[in-house]
Amino acid sequence: MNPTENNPKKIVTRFAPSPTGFMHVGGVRTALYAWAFARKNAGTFILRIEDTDKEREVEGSIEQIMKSLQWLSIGWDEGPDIGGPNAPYLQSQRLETYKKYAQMLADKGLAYADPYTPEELEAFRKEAEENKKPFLYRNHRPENPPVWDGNQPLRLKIQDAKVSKWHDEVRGDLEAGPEALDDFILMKSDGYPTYNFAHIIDDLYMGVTHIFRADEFISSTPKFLALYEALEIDPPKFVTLPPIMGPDGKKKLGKRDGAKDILTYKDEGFLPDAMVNFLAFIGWNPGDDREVFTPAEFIQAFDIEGIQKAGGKLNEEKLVWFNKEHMKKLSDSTFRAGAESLLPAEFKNDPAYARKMSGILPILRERVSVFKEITEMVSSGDLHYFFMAPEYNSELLLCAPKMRKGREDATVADLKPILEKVISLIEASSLTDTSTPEECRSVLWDYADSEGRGIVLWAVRAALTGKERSPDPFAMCSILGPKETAERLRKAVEKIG
RNA sequence: GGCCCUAUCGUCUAACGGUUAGGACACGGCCUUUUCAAGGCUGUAAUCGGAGUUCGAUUCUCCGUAGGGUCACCA
Repeated sequence: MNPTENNPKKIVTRFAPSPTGFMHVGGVRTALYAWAFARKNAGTFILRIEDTDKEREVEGSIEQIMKSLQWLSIGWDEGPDIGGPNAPYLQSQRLETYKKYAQMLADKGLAYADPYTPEELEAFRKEAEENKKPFLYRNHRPENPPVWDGNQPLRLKIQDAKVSKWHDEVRGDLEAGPEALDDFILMKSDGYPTYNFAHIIDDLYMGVTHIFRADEFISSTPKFLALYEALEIDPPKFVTLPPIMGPDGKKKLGKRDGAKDILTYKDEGFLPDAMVNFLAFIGWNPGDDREVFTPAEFIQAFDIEGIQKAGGKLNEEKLVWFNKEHMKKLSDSTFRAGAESLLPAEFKNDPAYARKMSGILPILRERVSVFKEITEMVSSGDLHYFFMAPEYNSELLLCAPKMRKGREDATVADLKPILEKVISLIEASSLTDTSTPEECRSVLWDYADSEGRGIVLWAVRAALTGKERSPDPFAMCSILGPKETAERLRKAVEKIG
């Protein structure tokens, strides 16, 4: 565990969430960029769990975080489940290391024990607030702090409260006034390190070269810098990502403001590749007009230069569009498997189920942007007509007047001979169960043309589907086959009476 | 309140001093057409405001304004 053993040239990034619940879009995006950057540069991507706050820890979070990442195929090279050269990857198991460094800083006089009670601290804070001044602990720094025994908080002693300057790979040169610097806590009185301390020690040990982080960390960077200085180490590169705002654009996306668990998108049937593509584009773009990327293409195109500074809103409509684009890339068998898993069992009772599905699938591919929509179609009855004779009112058989062209006075009763003629055409034809929509079309076309396409074709379609909106009659005829088609038309004739 | 970040169509963005300010989503129209869907074509729509610098500012500087972040023994 000697930090100097790490090869300084190899790119190492990490994603270091705290196990406080599910992951939302913001966290996953951070992970995605860090991962993509490591992959692009043949580097290492580490998953590290920052579980130093026992209070806020939520049972099962770690599993959920890993599951979320796995769904999107964001794979880590080192992590709590698979170990690695710098194990363990759970901060709660690295306490000795933090203690060692804490003691070293205390011994050097660079850190000191905080003797105040929480109440005393609160009083200082209140006082500062009343005077409309920022609260700075260093203004209350004890003159003769007790020897640190691990039971008090240990604070870093800011040697020189100066203007901090640093470089950010995305934001450029940044600086902050001395107010940003204060004696912050390294070790808590419960023996756990703070995030501010632990992540720096770990990044050092794990050889992290680039810290991908959300922009709320900009304001604490001066503190990190002071610690790097006290530790006499060079800071890694900071890659600060723009914030993601909620759909209302009012606030940074966060769990308390109703951000969704990333896995709910999975449940809704979004494709992982689409999600990755969508996430990639919140705050990054390749600099040209390309938008649809596979994960591999994204890694290839990704670079820090393309990362935005300004925040962006979460736009789920665009996610749906991305999903549609990625659905198009799905193989027929993958699409079929996804679609079939959402169909009710009763559809499979149809002896012609398998044959029908091959006709239905292209129709579904044309209409569905997200798999979830198939479930919606099922519940609104937009799929039942493929397998079961529809229920409908005979009025539906007559198309709207504007489609009647010259037969505006037509009534439902006038449809009876028309449908009978269609039935006879079908029965006299050579159509079979495997006839294509085009073949069905050729059987009906001339007659429909002579009688008025609107009036004939609407009636046939309505008789076959029982819906105002549905696939065209030729596709339906092809899927149902001539026998079932004729049966449904006969039912329509009976309905007219 | 202090400190900090950000600012191009409704939304995501391109432009790295000189463009009729481009693309995508969404929205509208047209075409195709038996409905819907899909597809093709197409339209509306933006440089936050004010000073500078410059022959010339979306682009550089400053000042406003607005939005966001942060000021924990949370990360």
